[in-house]
Amino acid sequence: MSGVPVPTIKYYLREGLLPAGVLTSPNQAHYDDEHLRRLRLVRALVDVGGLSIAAVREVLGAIDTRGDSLHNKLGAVQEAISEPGSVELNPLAVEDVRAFFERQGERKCVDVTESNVTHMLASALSAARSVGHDHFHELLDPYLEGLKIIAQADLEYIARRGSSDDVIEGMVVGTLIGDAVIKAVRRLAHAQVSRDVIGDGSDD
Amino acid sequence: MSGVPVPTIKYYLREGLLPAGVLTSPNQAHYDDEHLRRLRLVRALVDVGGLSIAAVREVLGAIDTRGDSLHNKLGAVQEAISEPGSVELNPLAVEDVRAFFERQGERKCVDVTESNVTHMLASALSAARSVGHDHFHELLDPYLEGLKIIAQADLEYIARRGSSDDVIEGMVVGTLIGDAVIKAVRRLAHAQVSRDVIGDGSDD
DNA sequence: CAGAATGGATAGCGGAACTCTCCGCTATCG
DNA sequence: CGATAGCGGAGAGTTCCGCTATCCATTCTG
Repeated sequence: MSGVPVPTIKYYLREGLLPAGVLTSPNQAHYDDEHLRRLRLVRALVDVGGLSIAAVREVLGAIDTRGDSLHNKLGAVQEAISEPGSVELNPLAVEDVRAFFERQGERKCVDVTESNVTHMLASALSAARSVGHDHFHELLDPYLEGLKIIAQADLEYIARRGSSDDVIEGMVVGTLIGDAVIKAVRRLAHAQVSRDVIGDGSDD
Repeated sequence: MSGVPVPTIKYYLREGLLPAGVLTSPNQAHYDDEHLRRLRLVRALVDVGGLSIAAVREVLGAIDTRGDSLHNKLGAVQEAISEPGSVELNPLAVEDVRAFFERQGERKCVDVTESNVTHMLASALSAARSVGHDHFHELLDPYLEGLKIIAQADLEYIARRGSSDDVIEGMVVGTLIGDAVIKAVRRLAHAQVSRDVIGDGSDD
């Protein structure tokens, strides 16, 4: 039904990404719509989000955990879907991040390695500096401006969902698929700019 | 000097990601700043952009190609840094993309598989539908609105660069590092929204 | 001059994500 | 009824990728 190869499903079962089916006999089990839904979620996280199997397990764990506040759950999920970034941090880049937070009136983020997200940001800015883009951090403010519009739309989209669980799942899906969509649309925008400004014709 | 292990550099040389040094004797070669710069670029593409070695080779090839218009080069580079997406396309999602293009007054994109970028977009929307997010495509317009601001900033940033080659390289670096930065900042915006709207305290 | 390092080439390693194989049993079709 | 295809479960095997390790003759370094 899902189009996923049977051995792959067996593998996911073993890895704990899917709950076991209800055994109706020693070698027959029943799987319902919830299994199918979960399987599709796993595939979406892997294919579109590029998450590792381990990260998917973490995310699912956070989704399934009960008895934590919505905000905390969202935080846990966000950490799970954010890779820290493997670049050695440049102190100047760390300072860029700190200054950015200060401009935005954030009192937090004394330590950039505290969260995967801030580490990711510092890591990206470090990489920029390592290839000679020392002023890349100046893009942070315009980026934030654009992303506020996007985050607002995300919020309204999420708010339409029903239960708290749906919100969490919607957050995960919306964030990861949103990342992919944003990536693609930004490239389209670049191509359009390239056509309009440079022209697709003769001059170089 | 780069901090990259010697055997890794040898590997990159073999893979054609770095040009050979100038031999001063049978087992001694000279590497200049250009080599170092190229090496750092490769690491940035791999670490921050998450590109495979093969994709890096493609990108470098496009950067180094001479005798093509800037616009075409940018197009080639953009294809190289955009993974097509491995999700089976949903016709409804393809239609979402088509409608989006029509709304934006684009006459192109009769075929969504024509470019990695449009394929990526259709792939992401297909994944959204497969997990029950049938209205995700409604986010395309607000996303574009936010991304226009971002693309404008990108353009101004790139325009400050000198030669045509610098523009290409700046485009690659700016796009990939920009992706990472955008991802991180969007998550920060989400966290902020989560704090403000839901509150980080007691209620669920 | 000893010892370390170099360019170049080949082979091997470790992790990740499947995929294969085997087993005994069971659903299904004609 | 019998033949055949398929299942659940578990271990082992495969493939790919990005490095590492080893080796060699030569050459730089202290």
